[in-house]
Amino acid sequence: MTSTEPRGAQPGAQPEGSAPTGPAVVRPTRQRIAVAEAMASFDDFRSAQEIHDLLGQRGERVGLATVYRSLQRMVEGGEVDLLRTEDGEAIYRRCSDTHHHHLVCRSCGATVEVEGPAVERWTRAMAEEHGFADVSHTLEIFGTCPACR
Amino acid sequence: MTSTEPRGAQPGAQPEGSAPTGPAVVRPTRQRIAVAEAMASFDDFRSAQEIHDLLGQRGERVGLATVYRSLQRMVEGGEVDLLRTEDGEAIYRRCSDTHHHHLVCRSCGATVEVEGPAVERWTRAMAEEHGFADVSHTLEIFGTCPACR
DNA sequence: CAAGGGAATGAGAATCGTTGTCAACTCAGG
DNA sequence: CCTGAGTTGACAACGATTCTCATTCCCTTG
Ligand SMILES: [Zn+2]
Ligand SMILES: [Zn+2]
Ligand SMILES: [Zn+2]
Ligand SMILES: [Zn+2]
Repeated sequence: MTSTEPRGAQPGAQPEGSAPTGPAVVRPTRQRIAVAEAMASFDDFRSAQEIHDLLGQRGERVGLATVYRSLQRMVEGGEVDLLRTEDGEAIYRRCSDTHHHHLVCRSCGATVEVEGPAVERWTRAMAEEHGFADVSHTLEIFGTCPACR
Repeated sequence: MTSTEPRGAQPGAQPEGSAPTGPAVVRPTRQRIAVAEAMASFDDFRSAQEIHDLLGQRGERVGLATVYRSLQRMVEGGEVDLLRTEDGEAIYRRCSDTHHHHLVCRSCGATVEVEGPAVERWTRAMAEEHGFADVSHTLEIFGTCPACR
């Protein structure tokens, strides 16, 4: 994962009430499976609309709203990473479940997951120094990849 | 500043230095001054609309589009920091002109500017390791401030 | 295996932040 | 006073994301 929430409203809707008869809270519908498979077919960050188009090309008819909804769940579930382009558009990418950050090519979108204790330590230290608790952070690196030069 | 995104690249088209008749490239209009003063009156991050409202409360009538335009210039000029809330909305805050990042309170919005060579070095190293050029980065830390606990 | 109910879907309307348009306006020179 | 580049503001236009709600689907029960 790459981030946590800044300020402002937050979903935070957690499936409360432990059900008596464990009901499948998330149904594996055709659409959700299609979105998951689409997400598995590329390695860069893409917008919801691009993913919707990709589904169309693959012959899967899935409503745009459903794509958004599926993506939201996957992000909440930590199966997908979400970040924002310079102009605020949300872009998604499937990713490993360990904490990490991204090195993204500004021109072609190529992505590399990066991680390291240095930054983690630094952010923790900064927060501690100022008495902040429940700390989280976002960090993305942008640049031009070797192939795009 | 928090990030260094080119986005189309717009090298400051500055007029040649020794100008016989120094042309004021940016006019200090009533509106721009009002926006600048408004920005100086608070310490947290606020949205363009909130800033527009603040102007109204102060008795300054400035068009919303003008507020957006002024803010844009101030961001380009490095006088103001821009970052995005979780839902992609742009929020602004006046800030020092040295490169730095933010430690933001999730609950009250209190902000602390932080900086250090550690992260800068780390991001540079990561980018270099993967052959990326023209590197820039964004890094924000969120948490709960001492006053909000 | 039929039935029932809640979850999920999709088409389109609705939001809403942000940008574009363009006529009116401001102001430094000439 | 005349002129033109820079500005402004009201409002239209945009585009991403969300909402609405009738319909469809999945899963559990009987
Ligand atoms: Zn590239
Ligand atoms: Zn981290
Ligand atoms: Zn606080
Ligand atoms: Zn930095």
